Amino acid sequence: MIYIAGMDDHADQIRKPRADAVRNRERVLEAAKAVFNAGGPEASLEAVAKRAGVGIGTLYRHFPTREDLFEAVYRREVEQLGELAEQLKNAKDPVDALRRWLRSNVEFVATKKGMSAALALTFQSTSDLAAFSMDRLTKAIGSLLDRAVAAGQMRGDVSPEDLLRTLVGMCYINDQPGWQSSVLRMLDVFVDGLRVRPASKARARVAKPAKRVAKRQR
Amino acid sequence: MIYIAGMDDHADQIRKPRADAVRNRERVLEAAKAVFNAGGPEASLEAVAKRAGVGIGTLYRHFPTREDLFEAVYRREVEQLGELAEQLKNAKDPVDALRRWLRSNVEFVATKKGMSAALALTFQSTSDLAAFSMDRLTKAIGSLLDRAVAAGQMRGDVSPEDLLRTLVGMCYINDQPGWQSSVLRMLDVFVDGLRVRPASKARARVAKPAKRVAKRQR
DNA sequence: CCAAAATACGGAGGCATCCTCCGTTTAACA
DNA sequence: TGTTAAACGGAGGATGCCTCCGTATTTTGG
Repeated sequence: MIYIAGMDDHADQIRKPRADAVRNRERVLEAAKAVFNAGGPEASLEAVAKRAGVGIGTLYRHFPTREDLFEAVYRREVEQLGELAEQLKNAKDPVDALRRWLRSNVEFVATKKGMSAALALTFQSTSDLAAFSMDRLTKAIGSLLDRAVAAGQMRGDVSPEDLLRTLVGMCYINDQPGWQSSVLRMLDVFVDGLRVRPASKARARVAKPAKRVAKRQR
Repeated sequence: MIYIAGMDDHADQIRKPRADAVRNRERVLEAAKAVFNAGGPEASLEAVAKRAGVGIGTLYRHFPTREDLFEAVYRREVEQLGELAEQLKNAKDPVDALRRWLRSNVEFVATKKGMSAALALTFQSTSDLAAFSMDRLTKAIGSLLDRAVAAGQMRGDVSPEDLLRTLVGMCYINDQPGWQSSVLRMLDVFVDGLRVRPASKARARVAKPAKRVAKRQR
């Protein structure tokens, strides 16, 4: 056996991952998202592989169990929501930025009709996924909230956790037909409620959302 | 063709259901409850049949789809909760009766670890099951609530729907370790809050639950 | 109590999906 | 460009789903 300079840090020196592996992994995730949304969590994994244009073996190498696949899809989406928050941080109006992010969340839930059941399955078995996503989303929401508070446009006595819980709770009842627009309205009201109003001019604007709430009753 | 007296109500005169059919149906439901609780909603139906001591064909005759089976199991449980309310109606203390029923509900959720994912699946596809169970449980809770209100022991400005929603919301977050005892505590506090206190002597008793809440914080 | 009819039973078998295994292919590195 | 580690694909055994039908059991009318 011959020693070569720098050989002892071979543990760090890992091979660059193969390009096709990276590409295929991504393809499978994309396909899985589509297939599960359409066919629910029981959809055939072979269908996912087919749609991704890879062999079934490839799918299983990347995601040994069905739940691994669910989890990866979901993590990716949560990550995207986190990135969206990063972008929105640079927006002009901090309150509007927060509002946009919250709305994106509702859309997120809405487009995941099929996935939601899958998530119910996964959350239950691996609860660190729940921890991860709560953490990530709390941070996302926190960064937006902080900015609005720092700008003096929003009250400071609401925690990111409270906000997230409110959001999740609102989205939880998503079986009625018009739930989505209802939640969006309630969110608007809620955000308006969080607002710090600059003296008199704002007084008149308070009535509007309140009226919308009344209208919504049944 | 000859007419015989009473022949025109032949539609009502249905054969008595066969004894073995009734028995087997019950056996399958019991087995399904156990198997799904243990193995989650993906558990093998053949395992259910085996445990019930019937052939797979028998299982499928009674419950053509997996969801039919879920639904039947769940309906049966809801029905049992309803019956429990009937019994509790005759209890001495109406407030205590309501409290007991609420507590049973928490237990119900707690023992349905595996089933809950199955229900998430089923609720999503057949939402009349949701309607049925909400209706049944609202009635159950309403009958207990009314009695307590009529006895002058509880405030009358809380609807059965509100109460049910509170209960469901409390039980929704059931992934943390100590959730069950936490919910039970919160229920106690809540019930105490609903109470109409008889004048002075009660004043002292109000502090107790409030302290328990503070203690609970994290 | 019996015979006929209705009903239910069980499980064999066809089919779909799961998941592993391994010979072949491809990309990284030197 | 050759070597080699890593990834690919899909055949195939195992398992579970669900239908179908010959057999067994129960009910009912006499």
